[in-house]
Amino acid sequence: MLKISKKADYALMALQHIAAVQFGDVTPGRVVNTKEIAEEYNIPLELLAKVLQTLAKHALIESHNGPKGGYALARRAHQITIAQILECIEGPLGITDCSHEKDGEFCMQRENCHIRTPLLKVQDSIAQLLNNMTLQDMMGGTPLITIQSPTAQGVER
Amino acid sequence: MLKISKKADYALMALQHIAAVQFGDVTPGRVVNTKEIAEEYNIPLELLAKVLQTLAKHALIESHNGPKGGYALARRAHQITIAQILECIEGPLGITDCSHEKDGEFCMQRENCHIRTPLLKVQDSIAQLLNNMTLQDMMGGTPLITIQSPTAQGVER
DNA sequence: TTGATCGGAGATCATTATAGTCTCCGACTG
DNA sequence: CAGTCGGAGACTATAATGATCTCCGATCAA
Repeated sequence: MLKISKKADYALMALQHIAAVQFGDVTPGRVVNTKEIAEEYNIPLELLAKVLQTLAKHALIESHNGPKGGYALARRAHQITIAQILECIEGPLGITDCSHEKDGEFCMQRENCHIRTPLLKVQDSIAQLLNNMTLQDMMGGTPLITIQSPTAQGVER
Repeated sequence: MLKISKKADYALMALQHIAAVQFGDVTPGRVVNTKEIAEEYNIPLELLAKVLQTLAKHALIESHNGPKGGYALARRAHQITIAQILECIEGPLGITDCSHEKDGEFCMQRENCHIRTPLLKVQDSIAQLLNNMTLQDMMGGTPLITIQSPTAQGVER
């Protein structure tokens, strides 16, 4: 339960990868193309492409067309929150259907619903959690050692 | 995103209702049947029945067969956590597919995945949140005044 | 003791969300 | 100006969810 989608998962992996390349020691500043990420993490290429396009549309990353093109972070890793990433892909956080009811919209239970308020508090807590965690905080894990590079050894996988 | 299912929603409403009746001032100790809850909150009767059966199977509520039968809380409201309720209906909490991978199971991304650890931390935080909140904490809202009673006025709705 | 009222359980169906695919287009660089 | 990249739309398949239907057994009260 409370699962995030594969697409959101892919977005997190991709951003982590882009950040690792961009601010890493091997090829700092290099843009990363879709194919590289897809192969590195076994993500369906065209699905990942969609995800990255969405992230670009929301200005989390910048796209560069043409040969040697790809993506780069639009901001630094500590300025991109997990909440922002997830909301790009899955829309606004809402643990219930009624979380974002507009005026005049009411779920069938609204009339006598006594759990809406406490559930919104739960939602706020989760939102706070995700807003306080940034891409930077996800960079601590196993270092990215096998960055794809034509001249480096061990390229094939 | 991170939405809980309608069934889980219904479970929360039902348990809140049962608790309100059982420990309320009007008819303390009375068991509550499925139909009463379904009508009060406009929940499809048979779907709610499934939900309550599941809750009973997990020993959150006790069932009483026959006429004047229904459900009662198996424990007191402060001993039932939101996490327990949600897990009854939706299974164990897991924000990613790999959250509960058994030995030998690996998602396609696992090999190079750098986001698993931080995501598990997020998951733990959410779990902690839901484990520290009980049914009792959901009882503060608008008081339940229109308890269905054959002899009371204003029964029809 | 018998019938109406309750929960228990299984199969089934409809709808929606998700995951993944295919195709064509336009931009850029060398 | 050709090959490599992202942009965008339609499209399909599959799984999850929400909801319904049917039959059964337990219980209690008339």
